[in-house]
Amino acid sequence: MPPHPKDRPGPRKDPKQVRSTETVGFIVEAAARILETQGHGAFSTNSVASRAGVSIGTLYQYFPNKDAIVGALLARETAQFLADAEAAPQKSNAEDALSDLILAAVKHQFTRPRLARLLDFEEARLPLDAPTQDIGRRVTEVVERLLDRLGLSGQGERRVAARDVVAIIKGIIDTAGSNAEADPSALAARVRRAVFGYLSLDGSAKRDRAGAQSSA
Amino acid sequence: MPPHPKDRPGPRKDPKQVRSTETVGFIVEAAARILETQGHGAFSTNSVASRAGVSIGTLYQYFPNKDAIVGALLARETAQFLADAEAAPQKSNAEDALSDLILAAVKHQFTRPRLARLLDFEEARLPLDAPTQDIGRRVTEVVERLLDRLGLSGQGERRVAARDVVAIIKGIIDTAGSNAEADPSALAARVRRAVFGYLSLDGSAKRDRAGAQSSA
Amino acid sequence: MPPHPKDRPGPRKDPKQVRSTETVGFIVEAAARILETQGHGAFSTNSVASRAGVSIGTLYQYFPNKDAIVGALLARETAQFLADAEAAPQKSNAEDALSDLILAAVKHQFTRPRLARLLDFEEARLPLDAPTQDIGRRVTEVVERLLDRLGLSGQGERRVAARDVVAIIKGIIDTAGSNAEADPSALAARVRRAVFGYLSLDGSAKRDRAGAQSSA
Amino acid sequence: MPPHPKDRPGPRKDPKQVRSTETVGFIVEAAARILETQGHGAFSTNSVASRAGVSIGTLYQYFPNKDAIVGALLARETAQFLADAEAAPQKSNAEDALSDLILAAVKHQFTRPRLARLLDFEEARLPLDAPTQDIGRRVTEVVERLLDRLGLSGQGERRVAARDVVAIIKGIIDTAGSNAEADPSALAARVRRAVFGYLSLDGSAKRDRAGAQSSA
DNA sequence: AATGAATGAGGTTTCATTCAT
DNA sequence: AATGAATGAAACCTCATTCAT
Repeated sequence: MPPHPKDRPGPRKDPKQVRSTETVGFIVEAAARILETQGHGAFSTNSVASRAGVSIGTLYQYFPNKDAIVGALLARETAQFLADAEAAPQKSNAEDALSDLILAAVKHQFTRPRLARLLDFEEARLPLDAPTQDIGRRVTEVVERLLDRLGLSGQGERRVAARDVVAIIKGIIDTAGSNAEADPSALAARVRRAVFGYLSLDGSAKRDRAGAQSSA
Repeated sequence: MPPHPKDRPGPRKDPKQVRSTETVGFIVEAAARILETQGHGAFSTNSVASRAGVSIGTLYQYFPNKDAIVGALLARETAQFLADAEAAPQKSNAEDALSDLILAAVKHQFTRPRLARLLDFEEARLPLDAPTQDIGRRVTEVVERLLDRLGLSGQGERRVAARDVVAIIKGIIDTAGSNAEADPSALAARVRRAVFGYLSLDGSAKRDRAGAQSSA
Repeated sequence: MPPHPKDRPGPRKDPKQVRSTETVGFIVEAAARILETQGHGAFSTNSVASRAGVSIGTLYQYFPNKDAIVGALLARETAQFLADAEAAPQKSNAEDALSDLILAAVKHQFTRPRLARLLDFEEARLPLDAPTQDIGRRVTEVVERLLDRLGLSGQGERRVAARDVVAIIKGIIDTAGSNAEADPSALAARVRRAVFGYLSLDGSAKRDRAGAQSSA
Repeated sequence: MPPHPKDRPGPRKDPKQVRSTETVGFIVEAAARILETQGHGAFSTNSVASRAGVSIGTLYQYFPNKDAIVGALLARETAQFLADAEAAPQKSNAEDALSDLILAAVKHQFTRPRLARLLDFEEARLPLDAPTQDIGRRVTEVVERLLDRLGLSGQGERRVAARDVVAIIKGIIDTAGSNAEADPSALAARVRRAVFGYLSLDGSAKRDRAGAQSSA
């Protein structure tokens, strides 16, 4: 089982030893830190390696190329979000579950706002064929399942709707992040209005009168 | 007082002859074509110049640096959209005007889908130079004025709401674009649902109590 | 008489008309100003042309290349100095004449210190075969004649001594210039000490046995 | 605390392995060779790298920019001269010490005449970054200390005098170098005359009769 | 496993110079 | 005579990646 001879993403070798696992973690976190503190322009393999405290050679032992680091970071961040998102919405009420999902997204964004935003861009730029795209797909699928429970109609419909919902959430959240907003629940309320509106739900499960929209 | 001594963006010299005006146009269009056919990775000043059929030196006579080309392209595309967007919504009914704006956005996206999407990303990444940021601001302002007519309440409210609306529109539209959708009016309908939902309007355009939203 | 088809320096065409002469003057003065205010790094044919208020095309009508502009500037500045230097030292006493020459050099340096210093560097870098080298030679010759009158001995001796004297003067003066000195007569006194010392004159100018030096 | 994060001059990274120390040496020597054989005009980072037998990338691992290479070369050459200059003048007699210093300077110039001369120009033109300026300062300081021992008077006096002495030495020596002189001791004698004359010493420690000047 | 020196394609940008108008 | 648009060689420099140690 030769580990990823020349594939696109993911660690090049399976980190079976503790040290290896740690190293991969250091590298990914270093990537995160550089992205969020210095932005895309400072994100180079050399800067990541040096921030991680490893040599550039070591970095290439674990990642076949630069994109793979972004992929791994994306996977890590998304995994965390998915864990929240899938754990919480085990509510009986589907609308409540959707609300929880939105809340998880907002929470996630508030944790490391700039990182979250930049990763959304990276995801859009990454090579379309890569396994990295699976990551986005998994998020969409979670939403799709939710929409099912909400009684959404047709097949294709559902997928498109899920994509739109994800797009709405990301759109509003990233914009908020780039404007340094500070109130998560106000933000979540706005996202809810858009998403529930899109789905023609009134979201009143939480708020009895839709008129409450102005966050009043 | 030379017009662009050493600023960041925008043309470096005012094209005084017909020929140079054309040249600038060629360059900007070449940039557009490279972005939409080969993507961000192939977008270099050399590739732009050669696609435009001019020498690299000529390119730098008109643009002080690479970002300035993106800025000019962004300006050109946005100007076109703004023209549509400002011309159309002269409807008496504010909701109809908003619908028209959405339609204009969708139409714009369908014209050159990949370009529109990539430019949205570029706008978010660009080193935020004044004139380029103005471009985004102008779009937001158009929406702000519309929201005024819809009876939106507070100062800060309005700006945030406008940003959200723009984010929703871009989010859904770009996602649609990257999935090669083909039906503009269906897309517009979906965007409308999200936007009107966000604003707690029902989008039926006949709704008597539309103003209710701000009354809260 | 085709005017300088492709030679190195000097105006490309004989400015027979008033306007042409003016233009050449503008260009040369623009070159001077750029050198002294922005230094060598900003000295480009384009910047010179634009500072002179002429087009780059016009500049090349009068100068075959960039070095020619430096050459012309060098010639102009040296001519001015030579005029002073040759006019004044018509004193009967050769030592006084030398003192006057030194004073002229210092005065010249104080007029446009930075320019004078930069031109000394340019002179040293310019293509060795060019007529521009004549300029330096003329200065040396003036000094040579003075040394003659001072009774300097052998042929080769004289030329070497003249070169040394010029080097001493330039060396001290340029160093003073780059340290923003303000007192011309103090500077001249220092230069005199070095030059007279070099020539084994005591510089008192009243010395009875001035000739003693060569008597050895 | 990385040693040279983004400063102007000096090596960018500390060569930790033997190989890299060699590499730095190759690069600096290549720079020297290009300067002295082809002059300033041929001195490009590419030509230096290729002459050094390393890739351009390697060059930039050790030098943050072109000027830094000149700086390093300047430092290397000056260090060599300073070693000679500081070692020798441990004579009890200050005048003899000064003579030795002059001799060291002449010897240094005769080793690689063109290089020495061009470096003097570069030193004067370089963007005056701190460490590079220190180099020149150190030379001046050596002279200042000598002047102290010679009983030079006032504070400011001393510094100015030291600058002048250095300027005289460099001036004469560089001129001699550009005229391909061949006799070091004759050259040294001429420099001595100028310097001792400047300082109003008669230099007779070495030559009993000042009249000896005409090298008679 | 780890290191870090080395590579070099390719990116951005400048500027002396030409030439059609 | 003058203009200024256009040229393109060449400069500087970066950074993903390889490989000897």
